[in-house]
Amino acid sequence: MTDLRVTVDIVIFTIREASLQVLLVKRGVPPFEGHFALPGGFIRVQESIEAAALRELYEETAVRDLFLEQLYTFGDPHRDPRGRVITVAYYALIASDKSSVVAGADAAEAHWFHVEKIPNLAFDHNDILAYALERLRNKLEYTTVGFQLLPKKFTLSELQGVYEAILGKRLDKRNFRRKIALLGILKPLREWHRTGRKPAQLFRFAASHFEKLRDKGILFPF
Amino acid sequence: MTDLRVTVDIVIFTIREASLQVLLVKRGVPPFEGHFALPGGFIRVQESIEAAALRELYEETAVRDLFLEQLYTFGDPHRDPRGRVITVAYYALIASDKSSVVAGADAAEAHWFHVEKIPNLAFDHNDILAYALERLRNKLEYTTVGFQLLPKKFTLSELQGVYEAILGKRLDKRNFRRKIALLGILKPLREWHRTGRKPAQLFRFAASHFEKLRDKGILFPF
DNA sequence: CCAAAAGTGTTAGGAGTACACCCATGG
DNA sequence: CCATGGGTGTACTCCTAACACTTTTGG
Repeated sequence: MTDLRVTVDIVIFTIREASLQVLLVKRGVPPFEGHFALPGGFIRVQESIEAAALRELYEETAVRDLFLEQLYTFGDPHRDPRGRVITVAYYALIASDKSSVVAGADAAEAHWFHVEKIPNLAFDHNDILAYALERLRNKLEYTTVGFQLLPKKFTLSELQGVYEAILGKRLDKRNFRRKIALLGILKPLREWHRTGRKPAQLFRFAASHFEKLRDKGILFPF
Repeated sequence: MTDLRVTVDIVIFTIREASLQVLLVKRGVPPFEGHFALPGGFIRVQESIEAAALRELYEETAVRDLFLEQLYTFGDPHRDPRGRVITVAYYALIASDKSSVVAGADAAEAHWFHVEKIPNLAFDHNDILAYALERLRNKLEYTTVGFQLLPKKFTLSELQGVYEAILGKRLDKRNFRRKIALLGILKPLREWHRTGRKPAQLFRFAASHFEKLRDKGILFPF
């Protein structure tokens, strides 16, 4: 009865090089030594599950300001060869301007992987990752989670890039902009991003009071 | 480290008396003795989480054929006064023609409660129930879970009744029927339900191959 | 014959989709 | 001056929502 332990594992997403990437760490000890795995660890007796996730997340990335949501709890009795371990999986979104911090964090070998190029992972972590990706794609369409992957100030093209990277398909620029405008959730700034050719206007997200677009009666079926 | 235990708790929904109801059991032992609570219990070391949920469900309702889905894992360190207990919450849907079986099950005092008339429950069970209800309402709109609450054969008015009971609002009969017809997920039977005045045609659900209506490119925004 | 639920179409408005060109800037 | 990404409008289709009357049966 006491031989049942609980961990948290976290699928950490960010946008890098115009694509969706996930942070994985190389295991230094058995089981699955040398394989990559999701960051995670055991829950302490006195801490909440979310606190455990935030603690692991900070140890691994040195980032505190991020989006974190519980995903699913995986509990196959044979998922960990060491014994019965249930894991509560989370997924996190790190803004693209903060994902570089990660390098200087933990001693463990941590790398960003393109979501389409994930190696064989330890335990059932490939399943967890696949489920997180599915959840993220779904949530993108009816919530505003997408904004969590961008810096505070961003251009409309950057925003569209987030949607394209996650959904894995190209979107029509005019339709995308019309829909965003219709939502009325962006505040245009009097600042321009000048690094391409023609400067692009910067915006910031200004509707944290409703996470669900459904509340506004509008969905995001791109 | 060993003082951390894991339970499952299940929000069991059914349709009775044209409304959405939940099964609650009266606790016979402290803590919260005499309060109602969600059915549930500890996970055994060698069983999967879902197997634990099914076992508790069968003990409580004597029903095996039902819809079961994991909801969320609640792990506030103080949610159980006896110590650290994490609970993996599930919700289940029992077809309306099977919910009467429940009476003859466990020795525990079990009762169906109207979702709008829930008493103060033990632990954080009111929170769990509220979350289950929210999930059910959301899933109703883009999946076919609603059919899980009906007998194999049902009338269109019964189907509409399920949607109305869960969403808590009246729907337009003609628009509802047009949309269902458009989905093409019902097989009309050569049988009629004769107990009101004019007989109503019976249908059965015939599209279990796609749970998500999204896969058909159609949503349920009633 | 009457009460009760079953069944059935049309219209107007709004959102989705497809589609092509000019503009401003840095090099 | 030119390459690059920024920015903009229209037309068609389809789904949504609002809305009322006739039919069938049992009592």
